[in-house]
Amino acid sequence: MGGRKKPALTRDDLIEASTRIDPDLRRRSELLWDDRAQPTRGPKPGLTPGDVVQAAMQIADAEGLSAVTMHAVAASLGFTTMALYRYFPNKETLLDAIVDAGLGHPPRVTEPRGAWRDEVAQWSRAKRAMLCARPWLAELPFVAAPHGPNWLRWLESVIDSLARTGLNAADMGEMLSVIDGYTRGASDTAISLARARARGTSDAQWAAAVGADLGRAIGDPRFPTFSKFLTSPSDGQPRTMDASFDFGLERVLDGIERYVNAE
Amino acid sequence: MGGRKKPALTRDDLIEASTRIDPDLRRRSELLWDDRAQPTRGPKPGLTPGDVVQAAMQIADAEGLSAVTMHAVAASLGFTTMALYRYFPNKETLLDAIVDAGLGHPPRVTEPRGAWRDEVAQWSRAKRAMLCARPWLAELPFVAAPHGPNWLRWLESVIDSLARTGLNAADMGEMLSVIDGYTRGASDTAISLARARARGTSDAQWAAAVGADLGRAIGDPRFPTFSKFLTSPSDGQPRTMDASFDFGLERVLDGIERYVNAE
DNA sequence: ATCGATTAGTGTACTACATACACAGTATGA
DNA sequence: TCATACTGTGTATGTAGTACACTAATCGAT
Repeated sequence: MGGRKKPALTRDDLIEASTRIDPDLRRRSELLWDDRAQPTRGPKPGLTPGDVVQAAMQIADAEGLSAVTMHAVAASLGFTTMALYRYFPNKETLLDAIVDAGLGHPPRVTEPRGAWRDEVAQWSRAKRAMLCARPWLAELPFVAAPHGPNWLRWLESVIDSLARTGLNAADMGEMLSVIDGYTRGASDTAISLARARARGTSDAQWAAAVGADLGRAIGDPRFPTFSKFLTSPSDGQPRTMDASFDFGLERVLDGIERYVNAE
Repeated sequence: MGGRKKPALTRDDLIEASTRIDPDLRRRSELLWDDRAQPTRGPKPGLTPGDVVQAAMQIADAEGLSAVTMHAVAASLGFTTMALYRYFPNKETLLDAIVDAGLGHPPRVTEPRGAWRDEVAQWSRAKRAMLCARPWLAELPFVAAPHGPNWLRWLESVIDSLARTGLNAADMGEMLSVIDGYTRGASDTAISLARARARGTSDAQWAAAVGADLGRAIGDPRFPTFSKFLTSPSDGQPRTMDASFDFGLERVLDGIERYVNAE
């Protein structure tokens, strides 16, 4: 694996690269980072972008993402629909902003610092909890959207823990994607349940709906193994959803740990 | 961990449960499984639900999910918009159907059967490839939608490989969620790139957009560790995206293997 | 063979939404 | 003080999804 060193990435490299991106995307990103020239003339704005974002988030939390219309957001603030367009050029940009706002801050790493493994596990659980608390976040294209400060805060937080493994940067990046991949992917079921709850569906109803489709497998010759899997008697108490996640997380961390120790 | 045995889940249990679910969801599921009473009277239908699904998928593949309007689908078949409502009660139901159709079949497990680890790795790569080939799939709420036959086919396929580990059903379920969670979560970056490609964005443009936001961290006092992480010189060739995924997959499989061997 | 019931596809209309545009009113720098 | 730049509003437009009523086609029963 040895080889010639690549020059370090500099801020200028990236800034330079960013000049070549689609101006529309650039604008979206700037709005997330508050790179706006503050106007001085004219009447005082009655709102701030932050007000709009908060209002939109409240609606998303209370009634789901589909209830977030420009009209609903504006009305909840006591303004007309078009007023919002003074703060965000379009709805997409507003959604970018509520994604980042919705991520919130990762929990502060507790002092004294613990083992990387414990810290990473805590991070993963916190991220999952955050996604379940705001299930509408997962309805928006995460990776595709421009990334704001809160998104980076979460990254900073894991990387800070992963740095304690002593891995080099490239390997740390890989481990990051393992942890984050598992965290996001394995949270989907819980997120779906959270979404159902937010819509007022009972847990039993949700389980029935998922179970009904799974049940189609039973006896169907196309799904012999899965059929057996579903109908095999279970030993003892079934794990709760949270316990399942934690159990899987330990397996993933085992895999990472093995690599860390081998390096 | 020992304990009293729970009675096995039966098909009747699930069917019974399914009678309690929201009739709307029930209908959506039925349409996926072709549980429709075939009418005998009246004129012959000029289309089948399958025709509609194929047409919708072609549009999604060619122009993205947002181009899939009832009008566009109908027009591509030479019918009026409203004709589609004879086959699907609403757009949501049609989307359910194209999700399942889009999943396609998992690759057939090659004979002679190999080690569970190799088979699972192949499955994971295949699933990721499938998601990248149809990046619009990831835009739809996966877990929430009713699950059709293809979704079960993919499950049948991994479970069949996981069964070779000798784990009990409960543990197999956990391992399934680990593998599937990582696969889905860690595919997101590649999916986002695939989506950009489908929209005609060049790889360089996509990288610049992602890089520009990351670059904001450099030098920002809120992100000291991540900053260092980004700017640390890289050893040798950076891994390709695919190689990164495979590398992470091995870590995850290491973790699973450790558990399998310990049981 | 005929007739009434049932169903397929069409045309029209309505609603919800995002958003372009022009205008009225307001604060500030020259 | 006044021109400028900006905020919020009202109106209008285009795009979707979909309800509804109508016409035409097909089949079962008489």
